[in-house]
Amino acid sequence: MQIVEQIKLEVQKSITHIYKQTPGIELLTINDTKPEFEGDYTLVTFALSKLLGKKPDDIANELGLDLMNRSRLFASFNVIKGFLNLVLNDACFSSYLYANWQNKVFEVKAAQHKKVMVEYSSPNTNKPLHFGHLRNIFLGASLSNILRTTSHEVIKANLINDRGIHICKSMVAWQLFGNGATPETTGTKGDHLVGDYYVKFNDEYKSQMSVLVAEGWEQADAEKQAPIMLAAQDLLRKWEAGDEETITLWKTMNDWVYAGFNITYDKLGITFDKRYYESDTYLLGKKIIEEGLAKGILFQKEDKSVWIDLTHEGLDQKLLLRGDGTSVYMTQDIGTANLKYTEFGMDTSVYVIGDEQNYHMQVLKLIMQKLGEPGADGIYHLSYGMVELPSGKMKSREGTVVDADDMIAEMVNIAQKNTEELGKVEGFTNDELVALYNTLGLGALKFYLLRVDPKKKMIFNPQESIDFHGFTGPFVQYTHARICSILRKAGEIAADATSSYAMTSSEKGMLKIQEQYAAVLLQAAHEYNPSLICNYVFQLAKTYNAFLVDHSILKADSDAAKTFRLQLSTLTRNIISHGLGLLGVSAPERM
RNA sequence: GGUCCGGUAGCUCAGCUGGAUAGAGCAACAGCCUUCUAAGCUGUAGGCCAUUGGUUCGAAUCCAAUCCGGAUCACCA
Repeated sequence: MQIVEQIKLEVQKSITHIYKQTPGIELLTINDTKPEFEGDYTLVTFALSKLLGKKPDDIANELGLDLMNRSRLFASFNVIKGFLNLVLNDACFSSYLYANWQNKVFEVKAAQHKKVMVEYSSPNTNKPLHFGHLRNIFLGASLSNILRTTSHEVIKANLINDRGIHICKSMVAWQLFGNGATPETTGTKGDHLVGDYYVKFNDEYKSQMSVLVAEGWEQADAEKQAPIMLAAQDLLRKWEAGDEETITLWKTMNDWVYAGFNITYDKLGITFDKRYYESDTYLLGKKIIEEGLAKGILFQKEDKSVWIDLTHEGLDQKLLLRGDGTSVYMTQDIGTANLKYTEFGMDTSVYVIGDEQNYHMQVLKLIMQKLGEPGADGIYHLSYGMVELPSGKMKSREGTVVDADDMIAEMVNIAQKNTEELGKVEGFTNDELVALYNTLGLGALKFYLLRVDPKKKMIFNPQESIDFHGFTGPFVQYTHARICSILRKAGEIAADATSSYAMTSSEKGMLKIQEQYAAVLLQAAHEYNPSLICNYVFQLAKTYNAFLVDHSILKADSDAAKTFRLQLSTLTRNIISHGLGLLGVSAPERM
């Protein structure tokens, strides 16, 4: 059990003992003691004052005395203005160290086991992944890790939007301008090749529109009547009709894109357990909607279009099927949600999707509930803010979108440059160097994107992201490498209990933080928030570095001190390695 | 206009289920490598927690209003 939980139980017992009343555990506030006071944890007694009918100071003093008598957890206490500062026995921490220093797994049991599907990445197949996708991907992957380590069952899912007008645009442009180009003949990564034709489509579309406008057309008509746009729409109709030639081209180009995506996912170390394709689920969505219509949950307008009325929920009417029977975005999502639940029956279905779709996701959940879909209540939108540049939003039209592959390459390059400048990698083989640059570059990138609370939009500052100092992945990785270096030199570590050793205050401080790791994991899992892991692991590394400055390990004053510190260092290394692992960041042994 | 989200140091962010004198990192300035990796450590400086009012023993945190910024309200995805 967590130390804080133990303290709460002891306090509860003491209150029962002294005052013959038993307050709920949730009434007890235990904080870290502020550094300017003596103590490890502090009980705030103000909230108890009303319940017990006594002054906070008196409660604190009486509880302090009783706790000292009854519990072996505490060494001493002091009271300042209703705050009961508790000094824990060193034994609490040394026994924690002894029991855990060789741990590498750090699994904790969440209060309730859940089966959770996490859908993330979810790209369109008309262009390569960009920087905004990276935040999504890292969030989903990291959240999945965190849920698994807190003993939940996780299915990692990728929903690929492989059909629709967007891919038809790339297809049209390729037909018109491609001259049969393939990834092989051009030496271009498949997703980039298809993306190039998407750009080409838009260029041609624009120039056709300006020609039409110059001929005297209205802008709105020009937008609708530009020949290349008509061609794209024609292609979409052919696709829906199952035209063989169109389907073949569609499959070919999508396969190029998947090959390209897979290269990027591999570089990032990203995997999925299950892939869904919207081309497989939109028909199912239609079927569910027709059933909903038959049951009278949905209604039809004169033009045969199908709607749901959400005005009682404070929202609008929402279109689910066009008058011509073709599906919209929501149609597909309903089908996919149904299929997911049919296949896996999960308790919770997490959608990692940007906050511009908050409304859409709210509506999706409501519709599923109204339709009586069994998985509806488990739908959870993990909404994250957009990634912006210091100059503002990334806009594809203005060419300010940062490509994911470029970004990865850039970070790895910077890692190489920094490493070479520091000149610390003598004896590394070429392969080891390449691996190290990848570890550091990707570590910096992932950490940078995960360290901010997901729901907040964040600013990606290229200057700052290349800085490997301070609150960054490489800082934490560096601490890990330093510890590994010490442990290599130390050789085998005695497995003795070191309870006789009198730890220093910074050693105790280290153990206090380490003991909180399990609580951080549970909180991160509960809040679906990997940034808590970033903050924690950074704080741990920082505290260790400070500890290292004035504590000699290999040349410690006594064998007991040396063993204690080696065990402490091992535990630190293991937590860092584990915590970074949850972020998808690997921890190098040398750097 | 309706709904939702945000506003904390020059910059990027923690803290938000109410608790002690609001914390980090970067940037700035001043120091620390004959000693386990200086990608490190220490110190200085930097704040009307957007504004106003309310709730109470106590508010950056909760409530209300206002101001500013963003998202969204498509037969787009």
